[in-house]
Amino acid sequence: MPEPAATTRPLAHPGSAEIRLEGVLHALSDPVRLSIVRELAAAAEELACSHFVLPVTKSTTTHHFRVLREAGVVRQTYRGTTKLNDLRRADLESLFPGLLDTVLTAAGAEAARLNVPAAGVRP
Amino acid sequence: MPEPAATTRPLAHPGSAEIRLEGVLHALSDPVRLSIVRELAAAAEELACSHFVLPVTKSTTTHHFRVLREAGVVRQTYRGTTKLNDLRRADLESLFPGLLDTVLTAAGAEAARLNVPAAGVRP
DNA sequence: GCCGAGGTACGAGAACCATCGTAGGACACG
DNA sequence: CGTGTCCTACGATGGTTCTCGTACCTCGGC
Repeated sequence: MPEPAATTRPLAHPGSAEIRLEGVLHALSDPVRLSIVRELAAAAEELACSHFVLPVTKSTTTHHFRVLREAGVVRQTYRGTTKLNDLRRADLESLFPGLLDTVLTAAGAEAARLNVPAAGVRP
Repeated sequence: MPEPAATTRPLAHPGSAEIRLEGVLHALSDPVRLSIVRELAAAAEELACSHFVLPVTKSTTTHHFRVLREAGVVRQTYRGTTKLNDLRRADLESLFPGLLDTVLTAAGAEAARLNVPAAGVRP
């Protein structure tokens, strides 16, 4: 085998053809997972699981990352003991053009709407 | 009260400010509900619940329409005994620009991909 | 070879959800 | 007023999901 490459342990990912729209929408409909995806989209590079500060335990974090991976939203690769996460932008874009960007924009708009009502409406 | 208008019984809808992205995505992540929304989008006018042919019983149909209504995706109004359904396009568009159209396009693409593999790949 | 840090597997429990059947309310039409 | 159609309410049930704690594994470095 001439290809140990960067990965050490195997991680099952769905192929592009296996990705289902309902699965993607469901994966994105959880607040924790949506925040993960938003942070991944904002970062220019892959992020380790340990980088994220989430309001759940480590076990639950693993669970959410698996849901995202099995839905085809993120790709995960081992790098030593740490696991790197990356959005599958190209796959999602070719399957559902514009979907990811639109959802990310919507999530940003909602975050701004909920967290920063700011001035002019109520004291 | 000078406004009996077209509605007879009251139906609770979330205001625009109450609509949450996660709720919308969750509402759209069910195949039955997604097919409802697709049909509503294709039709140029409001459709009665009884118009839809779904693989579930009437009770379950009621449930799905309620989920869509409470998520802010559809607006329902009574017209005699029948209930008319309409997409809340304007509200969704102003909250999450492009989201509905993108999801509908993606749903159409996926339907074409899954139902019509057609020629060239496998007999 | 051993330890620590990052992650996982395995239960396990609570909550939620989709589904159904049956009973019942609201309206139109006679 | 009675009857039928459309839809709803109310359980009830089985499945999925979110959450956790604990024990375990894998890798890198000492």
